[in-house]
Amino acid sequence: MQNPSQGSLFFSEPPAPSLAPADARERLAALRDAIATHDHRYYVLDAPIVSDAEYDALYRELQQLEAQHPGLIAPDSPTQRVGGRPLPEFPAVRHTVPMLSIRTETDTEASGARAFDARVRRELGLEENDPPIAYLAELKFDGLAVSLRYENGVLVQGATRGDGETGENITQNIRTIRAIPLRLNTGDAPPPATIEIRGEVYMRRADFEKLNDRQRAAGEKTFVNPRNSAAGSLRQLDSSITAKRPLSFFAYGLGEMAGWKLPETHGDVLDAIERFGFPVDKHRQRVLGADGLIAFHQNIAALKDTLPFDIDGVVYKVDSLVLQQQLGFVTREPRWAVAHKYPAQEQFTTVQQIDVQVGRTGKLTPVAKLSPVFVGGVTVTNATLHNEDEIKRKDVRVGDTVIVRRAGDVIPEIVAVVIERRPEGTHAFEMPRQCPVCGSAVIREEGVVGAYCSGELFCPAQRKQALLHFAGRRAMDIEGLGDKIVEQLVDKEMVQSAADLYRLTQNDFLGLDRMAEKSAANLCAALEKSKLTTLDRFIFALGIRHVGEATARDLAQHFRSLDALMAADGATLVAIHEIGDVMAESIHSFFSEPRNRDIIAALCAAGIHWPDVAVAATTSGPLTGLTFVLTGTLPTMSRDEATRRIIEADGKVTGSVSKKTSYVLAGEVPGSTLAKAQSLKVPILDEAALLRMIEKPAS
DNA sequence: GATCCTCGAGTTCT
DNA sequence: CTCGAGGATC
Repeated sequence: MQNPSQGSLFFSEPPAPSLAPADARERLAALRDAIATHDHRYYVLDAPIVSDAEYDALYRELQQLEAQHPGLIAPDSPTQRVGGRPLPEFPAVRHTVPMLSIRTETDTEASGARAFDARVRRELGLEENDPPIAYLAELKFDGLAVSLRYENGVLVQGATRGDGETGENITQNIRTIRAIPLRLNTGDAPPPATIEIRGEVYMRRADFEKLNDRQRAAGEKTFVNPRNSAAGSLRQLDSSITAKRPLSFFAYGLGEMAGWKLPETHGDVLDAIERFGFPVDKHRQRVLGADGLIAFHQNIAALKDTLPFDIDGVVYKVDSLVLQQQLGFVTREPRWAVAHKYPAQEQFTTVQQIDVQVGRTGKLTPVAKLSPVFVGGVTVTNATLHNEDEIKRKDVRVGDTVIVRRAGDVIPEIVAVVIERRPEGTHAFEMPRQCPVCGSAVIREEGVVGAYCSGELFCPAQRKQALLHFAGRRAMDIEGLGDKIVEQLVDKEMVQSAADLYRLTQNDFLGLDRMAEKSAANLCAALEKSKLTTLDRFIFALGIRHVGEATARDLAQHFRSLDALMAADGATLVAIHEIGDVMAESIHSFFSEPRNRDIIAALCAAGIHWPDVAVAATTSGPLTGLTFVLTGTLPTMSRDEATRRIIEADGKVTGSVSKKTSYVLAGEVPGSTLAKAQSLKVPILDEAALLRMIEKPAS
């Protein structure tokens, strides 16, 4: 395409002060080619070979030269990507070759693929012993279908799909998408007289997040998901707005065409489109028969969440164009292709009610009760709304239709309200003034997000949560004391505080629901067993505000006895590393409260005890000085077990990846942690690698 | 005073 | 897993 002897194809040279028209024409052509090449390398191949500064220099030179010679501005010049006045509306475009819709299967991966393969074979009159059909399997991108028309190699029109027969002319907006070439790269060969490239305009997830951050910062409306964001951006009447939106493109097929020799298979068509300079997704694969389709479907399902963009399924097409023609169409759906969707990660549902829950600290948490909806593989009925501010921000109301998401993570989330579908007569949510459980006043301090019930231990909800925390696995580890039992013990006023638990006998438990001989005996044994604990667990179990597991360990290490901790004043506490004003005050006032001192005394009297606190050995194990973050499910160890092994080897485990993280230990189905680790270039280990490090220290 | 790093607390479903 | 906030650090 380019001739090195002309020079400066990839790098800018200082422009001559003024060029003769003939020289200018040549230089302009060279600049246009160079910029097109760099755009292609950057936006399509993801492998730029010049710095942004060098690119900008080329671009500025082109702008200047065009300003000096306005007569030489070509429609395919990169400077023409942005421009033109806002349109009053989009003109209609008739698709000479209709843009098809593909029939969608939503069955399981096996039955959907087999049914499709069987239909194709039947239509083609194949017998059982005939060889398997070759298919091309592709991703189904979650974006907007468009058709791009090139005449003599130059982009002349871009159109939306519309109803398949007629779409909208969005040429100005299409031109702003840098991944779309303004001129086909056909090498030395003449370009086709006419060719329509079809594909999907979409937005990468990371670009979507960044765009929303920007919109938020500018006080403008944010988008619900990458798809809506791409759709909204493409339908701007003012293309200068579209130009600022980070849109991407994947080509997947052809429309009208003249003056070009069609290859024999769909796969070859895609290869040719790629050579023209379009992005074509790399995951496409030629597979054989139903088994090949199923394998493809499963592979993609596994890596779907790690893709940088959203897909809503996969598409299978008969690879041979001759066979495609034989198969033909039923109404407007081709018989030779089928889309196979994955279960939706987002669904619409309605808010039936907004409950308010009371947590251990008295914090009030609003929770949306939803009409059950199947999303991301489970049926969701609840979704937390976190706090009052969050509800205000999203303006979620009872009766609203909302979008629920259960993406890479597990916990359902209300993404947004569909305002258009809001029924009449709804009213904005208000935090109750009184605790819904105990009726005490609700307090929300200035500048704090949460609202709190002031009832403290008068509030049964807080008492229940405190007991559950006390009995928890990481605290006193009382097996069998779950929420159902605690609920009854508190409601029947058999238990006021943790100390009362140890006064109960097997007979007391027998009166409870779901409690017979065996369970009651087990629970008594569990209570007995829990009496031998450790100081740090005991401190954690008390449920002092701002004192979690880590702080409880620090305190146990530092004071080495409960009496010393209880006697500590504020100044002593603040002197400890990791303890500031807020925590010191919380700890001190907890132990100053006579009722708390009574409970602690009663617990000790009941026989709770712990071995002397060992002085933390300043040993250096194989993992000394290393910090780990865990994500996903490990093949043989539980996460707790892995954490224990790392700590035993003198390593540290934290919850989130930062610059200080030495390694990320990843198992099956890793979450967003893995992506973050990759972006920060933190090395990633699997379980086996970790065990090797513990066995023999890394050199 | 701003920024980074951790910890605490709350949450869903099988 | 995510958010908010406490604590440390520059």
